[in-house]
Parts: sequence; C-alpha cells; structure tokens
Amino acid sequence: MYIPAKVDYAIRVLLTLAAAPAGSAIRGELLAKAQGLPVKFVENTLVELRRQGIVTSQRGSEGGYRLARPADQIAVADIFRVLEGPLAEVRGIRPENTEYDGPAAHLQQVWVAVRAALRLVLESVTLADVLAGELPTPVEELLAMPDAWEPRPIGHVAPRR
Amino acid sequence: MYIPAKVDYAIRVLLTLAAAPAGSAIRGELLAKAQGLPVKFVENTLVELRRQGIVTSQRGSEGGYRLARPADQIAVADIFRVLEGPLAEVRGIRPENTEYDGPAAHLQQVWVAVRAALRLVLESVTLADVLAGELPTPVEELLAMPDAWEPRPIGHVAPRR
DNA sequence: CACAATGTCCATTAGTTTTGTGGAGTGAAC
DNA sequence: GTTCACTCCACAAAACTAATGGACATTGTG
Repeated sequence: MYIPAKVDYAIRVLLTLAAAPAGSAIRGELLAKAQGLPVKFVENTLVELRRQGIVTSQRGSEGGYRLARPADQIAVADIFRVLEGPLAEVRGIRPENTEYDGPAAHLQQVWVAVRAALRLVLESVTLADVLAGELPTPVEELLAMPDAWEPRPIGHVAPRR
Repeated sequence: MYIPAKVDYAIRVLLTLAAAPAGSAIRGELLAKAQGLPVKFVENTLVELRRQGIVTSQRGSEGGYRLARPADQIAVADIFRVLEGPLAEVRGIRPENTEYDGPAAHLQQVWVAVRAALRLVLESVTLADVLAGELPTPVEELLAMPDAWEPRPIGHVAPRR
C-alpha cells in the first residue's frame, strides 16, 4: 500500500492553495517552493489536476492556480482517484471484478473490505479538514485505536488468542 | 493502493495449504496449478514465505510445503508484511515518520488513519476466516456499508453536502 | 548406493512505473 | 509587443513487476 510522491505532493500543494486568501491565484513555482518540492514535477501534476477539474489555471502575469471548488468540497479520495485511479486494485483488477476458485473463493470479500476501509478514511476527509486538523469522528476513532501511532516491528506477525 | 500479484498469489497458495488435510505436505507445482498460477513465480514466493517463517518445507520425494502455524493464527496482514513490508508507506516513509510544514502540518494524521484502517481489516482476518467465508464482525460491517460492492465512476469526485 | 523427485538459489529479462528534468510553444495582461 | 506564467512534448535514470531458466542440494526409495 504505497502512497506515491505524486499524490503526497499534490495534496500538499492543494492544501497550500486551500490556505491562501480566497480567489487569489498562486504560481506553480511558488506552490512547489512553499512545500520544498521539485518545481517541474509539481507543475506537471498541476496540469493533470486542472484537466481533471480539481484546480483552475490562469496564464500570464497575475496568473497561477486556484481550487476549482471550496476546500470542504474536495476529499482526499478525489485526489487519489484523479491521479492514481481506483483506491484499491488487485493485480490491476478492481475488487468487485476479481474471481477466485476453491479455497480462495471468499478472498474477494477481503479486497472489497479493504477498499471500504480506505473509503471510510479518504472519502470523508476533505482538504478543509486537514487544514483545520479536525478529522471526522470515525477517522478520529481510528487514530484513537491502540498503537495507531506505533509501527509494527519488521516482519511482525500478530499474536492471536 | 495496489495489491501486487505476489501477495494475491501467496494468499491463494496459503489458502490451498490451509484447506489441505492437516500435516500433509504439498508440492509447489501442485499449489500453483491448483490456483492456475505461474509455477516458478509461486515457487520463488514460497521460498520467501519459508524464510519468513510462514510455511515450512521438506525436500525430496514426499516433499512439499506446510503451514508453519494453524490457519487461524495467520492473518492476511502477516503475509503483506513479510512480502511487501509495512502496510502503508508514503514515498517509502512510514506514516509516523512523515513530516509536514505549514498548511500540510496535519496531513500525517491522515496517513496514520489510513494505516489504522488497513490494520482493522488485514490484521483481524485470518486464513481460517477466509477459508470459512466468515469474516470478523467489524469487517462484515464494512462490507455492509452502502455501495461497498459498487465501484465509483472513473474520475469520480464525491458530492458533498 | 544410485536415482528420481523436490526444494533452493542465482541470474536474467521484458515491460512498466516512478520520479524526475529540459525546452519550445501558447495565451493573457499591461 | 514584451513579459510572465501555464502547456505540452520529449527524454531518462532508477526501481519495480512479473515472470523464466538452469544449476545445485537434499531427501526418500529401490
């Protein structure tokens, strides 16, 4: 479950936009530098975000990027989907399209549950939530789980009752 | 959030082992063919699973593989961790080690929540659960969520109140 | 003890993805 | 018409994915 640089960078840039005075355009170079990111890489991603309707752009002096919608109307999942495609894929196949035989027959349920778990977090958290540092209650409950902030040891194999 | 072939294949092979009569060794070739998987690829993965203590092996005639522990003592998360490393990583960094400044300061919470959500599913579901098709209650609740089995449209951007 | 069956290990490979960089072109504003 | 900033296209090194192939080691049997 690897979250690529492209998505991480995009979210940080969009948060920077969300924190800017409403209606002001910000240059790509400034957005990248504000978060210490590679300028050209971020600019390429911004073009993608524009084509996907997440931001709008304006050329020339006074140009730059703006959020296409208010920050509380853009979920983290939206950014994942426009840049990476489906939230969960198994060998490039969406969970509901996987097929298994014999002892693995019910494996599909696990993948669908994984996707549902990702949706629970990523669809409910908006840019405005992250900016404010106040996540929706179900997500806060996940953060309150025992050891949520602790890594499992390398090669950890959970003990069971 | 891509689940690679290696993990998918490994789980299917381990489920095949879990379904076999207790104590019987099964050849790698047979395990692969039972699920229609590339034989050599699966055999390589089995060596990895052996080194990581998930299965045991026996050479020679009458040789093959066995689960190292009962199927209800092996969680899906265990297989992820030994083959893929940490459940969630951001640009190769574990969620608790990410650092963000300014408007992105609270982004770390989102990644920790994503990991917690994955743990909720993957650490609680064992091979025995999948074999029986009976998942733990919290996971079943995820599956009962509205549209859990429905894909979001391509480029879907969730509408919000 | 030879031999066949089976796991172990190492090397290689084609294709794709990731994470970038560089530069010419295009549109808008003053 | 010049400047500024976005846009588009090309390129590329490195890593990863999903395999394949073959030599070697070990075990059990005749």
